[in-house]
Amino acid sequence: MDLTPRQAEILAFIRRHCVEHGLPPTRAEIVTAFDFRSPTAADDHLRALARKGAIELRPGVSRGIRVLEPEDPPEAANDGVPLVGRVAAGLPMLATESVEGWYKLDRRMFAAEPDFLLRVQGWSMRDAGILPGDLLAVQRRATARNGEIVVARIGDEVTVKRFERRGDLVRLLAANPDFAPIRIDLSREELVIEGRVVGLVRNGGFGIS
Amino acid sequence: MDLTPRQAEILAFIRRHCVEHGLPPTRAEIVTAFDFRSPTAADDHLRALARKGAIELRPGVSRGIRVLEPEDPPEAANDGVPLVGRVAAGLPMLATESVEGWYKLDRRMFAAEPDFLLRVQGWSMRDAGILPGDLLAVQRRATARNGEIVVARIGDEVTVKRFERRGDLVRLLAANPDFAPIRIDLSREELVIEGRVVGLVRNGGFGIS
DNA sequence: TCGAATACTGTATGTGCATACAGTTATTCG
DNA sequence: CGAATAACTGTATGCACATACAGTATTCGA
Repeated sequence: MDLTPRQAEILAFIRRHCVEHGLPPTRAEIVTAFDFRSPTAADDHLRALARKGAIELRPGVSRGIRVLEPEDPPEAANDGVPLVGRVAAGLPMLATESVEGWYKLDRRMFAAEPDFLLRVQGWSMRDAGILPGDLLAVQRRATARNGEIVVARIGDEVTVKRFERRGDLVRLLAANPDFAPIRIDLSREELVIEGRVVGLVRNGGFGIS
Repeated sequence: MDLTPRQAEILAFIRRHCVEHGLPPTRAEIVTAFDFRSPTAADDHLRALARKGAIELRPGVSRGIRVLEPEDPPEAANDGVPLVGRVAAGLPMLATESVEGWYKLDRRMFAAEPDFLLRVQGWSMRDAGILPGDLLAVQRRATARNGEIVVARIGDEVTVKRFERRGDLVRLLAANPDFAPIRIDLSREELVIEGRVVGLVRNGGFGIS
């Protein structure tokens, strides 16, 4: 549900108050800021905002207001790369819907500078040491060379495979005998290369709870 | 003026509280967190912190605590973590002889904060997706829990294995059927745990020249 | 035309919280 | 040694705040 203009004003005030004073406002402070005559006016707005999921209210706690979506964009500037989780069908790779977070990477750590991180799903690259849950550092590229591991899109599906091309015939090879190669005839079918894998980061699977 | 260890603890708690709950703590909440018996204990610390310029107190305002230096050091002091290559026989893990470089890591990317990176040699952990040339993010720890993947030293050799202990018998398990488990009887032999693996970074093996 | 929101006014009530006052026990320092 | 500081215990007091109850006016979709 969308916020009314007035509710958006209140929410903006709460955000501003948090930044300027380091803590959320009280009902009374909202009353003063908007020149209300009753604390209930402020309280009504808070309840409306909470009902619509914009804030969280903690009963009995002074200043117990928490803004749930801190900012519109996570920080437009380029101080990190986005982590892309499940890619929603039909959407571009970096659609905000799919971005789970932003991470700063030391680019020297990878073979080339990555543009985003992609979470691996499935076991198809198991024998290349790429396991489900791993994060792949991906560099955006529309083309690929033989032998590179690429992020490709076939129809609505995003897949990670080793790239092999002979003339017009492309083969996307899994690194797992349980998965058959995918063959694409470029003269008849379309293949979109989203990028090439330049690094891998793993943060689970080491037996740590 | 410098903070006492106790004051630093209080300050750390205030910071953590702000991040986790979105607002500063009350005196009572500090009392609960530190198991004090009197609100004055919390208040004394707040006044000391304010006097030393670490925080700002706003009289008469509930939760009127503002941390003046939001970050510890914004990014300074932390040059990153060292990359340890081949560990020279007999030398401590982090001897300068073995350090090949320093890398800055986004610590949120791993299960726990790593202290150094170690380059993997050999195929013994192949089936855990840990391949030769990979960099393991290692947290220094003298002890380990069952199931954790650890960096251990046996005599002069450093090895990475999965840790299993039953009483005095420790088994270091490879993730590759070609490698037999290493058995150590703690009552007769010594086993030094150098740390536990909390993450993995790979920068090669993707077919990029 | 009637209910359901939105957007308020006005008054109360009780507790969440900051804060003052009075001590105690170590530790440090000139 | 005596004074200052750190690190507390224990008890009070009263404003700061969240919150309930009772209305009013306006808009808007069914």
